Amino acid sequence: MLDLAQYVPWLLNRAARSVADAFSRELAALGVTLPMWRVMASLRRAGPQRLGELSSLTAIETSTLSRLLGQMQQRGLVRRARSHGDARAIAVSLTRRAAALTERIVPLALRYEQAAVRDMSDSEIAILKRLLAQIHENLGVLMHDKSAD
Amino acid sequence: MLDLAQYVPWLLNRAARSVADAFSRELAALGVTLPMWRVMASLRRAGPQRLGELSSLTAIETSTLSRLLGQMQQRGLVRRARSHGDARAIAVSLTRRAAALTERIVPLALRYEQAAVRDMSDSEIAILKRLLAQIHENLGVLMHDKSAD
DNA sequence: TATTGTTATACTCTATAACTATA
DNA sequence: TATAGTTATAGAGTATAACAATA
Repeated sequence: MLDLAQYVPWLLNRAARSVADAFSRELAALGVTLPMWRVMASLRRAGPQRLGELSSLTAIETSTLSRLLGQMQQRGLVRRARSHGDARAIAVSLTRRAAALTERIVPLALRYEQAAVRDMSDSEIAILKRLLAQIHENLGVLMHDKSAD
Repeated sequence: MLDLAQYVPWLLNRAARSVADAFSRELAALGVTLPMWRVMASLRRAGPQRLGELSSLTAIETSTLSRLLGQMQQRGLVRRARSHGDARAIAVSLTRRAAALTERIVPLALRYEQAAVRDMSDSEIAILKRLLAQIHENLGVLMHDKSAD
């Protein structure tokens, strides 16, 4: 009873770290960190975003994200411009250089995903994706509903 | 192509953080951190361990683990004793109080696991466990074989 | 007043390597 | 010389809260 090797939270944590560690090393050679890559992938997919929206998309805290964007701006990866409609908000967008770099990273990222799910059937992969999303939803609800106990 | 919402590494990371964050809050009320809980669960399961072995079991770096054990020792959760056979090694064991505390946490941990996999069938849960272990193996090999590229 | 984003502080985990004490 | 564990240092992420500018 309660063998870590059969305990879902532990298996989840270990698998996530294996993937993140492996891909981080690859990204380091390109001068990009994993959180930076998440920002780049999100902006590539969704287009220019406000900091708050980007925080939701990447699940990075706004204070962490603000400083991260500062670093990325220094490296010429993102632009921060005042929003037209709301002068409090900023519009974060990829520079041309970062967009090109992102296109170079995408195939690497897909290769890492393939390495992670190697030897799994398409239907298993589909199940995996669905269950991982469900876990996030199950616990996300639990976290925001403090009366759950 | 490359939507984070369908990208396995991202789904994995997000699910793992949801579970870890939710359970951390619960543990904080008992004065225990998540890494401490991992140490306690490992020692509960495997009995007294040397630091190196405990590092493998928990996937916590030895330097991090050494300081973590120092904190746990201060709180009276673990003992560190010289090994009989090898005077370089230490045997880490749970104190009686920590063993009792661990028994109190186990049902909480199982409840969190159940919350995470809520609405999943037994067969789905079995698939999930197998695939998560497989991902760890797939990437673990990749990480230790630097010629993989 | 509430909201958007920034900054400050303090804490934890990590990587790396120097260090000690044994073997 | 190699190994087990400890300690030091620097870097990155997080939480929390205070803060400025705008709504």
